[in-house]
Amino acid sequence: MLENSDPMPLYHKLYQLLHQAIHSGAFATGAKLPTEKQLQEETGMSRVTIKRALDELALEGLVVRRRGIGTLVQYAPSPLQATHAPLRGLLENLEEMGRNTQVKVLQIKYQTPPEGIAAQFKISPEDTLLHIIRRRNFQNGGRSFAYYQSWTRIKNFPAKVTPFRSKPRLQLLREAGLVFGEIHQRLGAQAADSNTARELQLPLGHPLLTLTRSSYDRRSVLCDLLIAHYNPELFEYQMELRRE
Amino acid sequence: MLENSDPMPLYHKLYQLLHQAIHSGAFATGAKLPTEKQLQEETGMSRVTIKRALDELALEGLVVRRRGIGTLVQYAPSPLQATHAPLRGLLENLEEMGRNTQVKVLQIKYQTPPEGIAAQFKISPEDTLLHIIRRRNFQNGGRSFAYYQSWTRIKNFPAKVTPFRSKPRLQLLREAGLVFGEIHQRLGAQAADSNTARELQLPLGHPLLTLTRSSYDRRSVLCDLLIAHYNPELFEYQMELRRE
DNA sequence: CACTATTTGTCCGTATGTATG
DNA sequence: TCATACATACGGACAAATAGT
Repeated sequence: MLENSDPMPLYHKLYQLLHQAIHSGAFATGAKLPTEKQLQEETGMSRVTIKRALDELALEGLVVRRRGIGTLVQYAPSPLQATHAPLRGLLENLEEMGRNTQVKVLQIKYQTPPEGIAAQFKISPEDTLLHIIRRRNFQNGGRSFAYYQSWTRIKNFPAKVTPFRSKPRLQLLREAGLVFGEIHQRLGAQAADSNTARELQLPLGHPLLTLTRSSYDRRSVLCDLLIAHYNPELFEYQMELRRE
Repeated sequence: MLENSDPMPLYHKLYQLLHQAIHSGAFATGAKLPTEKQLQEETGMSRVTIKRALDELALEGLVVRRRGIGTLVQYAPSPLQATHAPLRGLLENLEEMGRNTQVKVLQIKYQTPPEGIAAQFKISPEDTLLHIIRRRNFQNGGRSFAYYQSWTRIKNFPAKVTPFRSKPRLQLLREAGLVFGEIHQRLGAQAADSNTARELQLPLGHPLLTLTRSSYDRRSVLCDLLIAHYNPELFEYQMELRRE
């Protein structure tokens, strides 16, 4: 019944179980939860543990506990917290983003990429690529919400920070002679590693929205790879679809 | 740094983080994980805690630990071929996905939506909408990778499961008389809550890719809201961009 | 060959959190 | 409320294996 490979405190397991039961509508609003004694018999846990789980539900406002009465459900079943969309700071497209936000270049130099990257570029392990790391935040020293790493197959690019203050990266690359053909993007989600967590001021393991953009030249040779990590609370991808 | 809403042991949190990183291919087979000391500095945890997380990975066979050497990834990079859905183009293309996958309808009935949903539809709190919950998995009883919830403003829709076996949801809605104009999509990331975690067989708090699609009729009135949660290890959104 | 730096393995003591009766 | 037992997390110390000088 409560088999869970994850090590988790007993009281929290029970809390989750009841939390889910209430949300799924198993207990209607106003209904009475099993008493501490009943739960004790059903689960085999001690009464203190049961009490702690019920107290956490009460603290959250999901139930109300009254001595001599029992534990009553106080909550109208809602299927999910999917309403968690405050619609703040949503940015319609990448170009407009530049107006309200600014980019800081953290690093720019030629480096030998990690194995997986080198494989995608089909280069030998000792070859170098232009490696740029950037971070985007809201203007006026606002919070950071994006962390970019890019690898580019380009020769003799001046590894200086200054030009990035005025022009976007892709534009600089085009001015340096790169010509793009197909561009392929993938959107996914990942847990924040320690590096990204630090840069985006998030706890370790926090969900991130990730974008991987592969840009090819006219002969379908990969020449630019961008890996972006976004704080999903401050940024989401938005698009309009129209029937034709 | 590690805010804990869920009481989960630190060592297990780190274990999960590394587990996911290895599975996602962030560390190639044979690659060296950060040393205990490096992880100690990056995460701020004590060495014993770090060690326990690494030991669990070793016990599982994902890594091999050698004193004087370090911790080496032993895992053959998974046959990860995430399914993908095209972003641009007609919605119908999205249904091509249906060839390798199948949908199970978990619930279909008229319900009063939670407050946040009702607000988006601009209906009064006691009005009902058609509420459908579905789950998509790979064929032949394969793993589930998507969990859908939808709210639809439509009258007298037969709340039966059977038609969904042969036709996609949007097509059924159109056949029932709905006409769509603008459609708005947002892609983000969220941590798995207990409900979604169970449905997708993922640990609590696992990063999920989320899609919210708002469909409006010809008069720009919201008539359908779809909230989708994806396992990012099995599914990602993909799009092609072309210079014009 | 020794010497050193690195890295993991093992052990100690202590403090706090969890769970029982 | 209390006493007890166990798990978690910390910091420190030392030993053993490895690689490079």
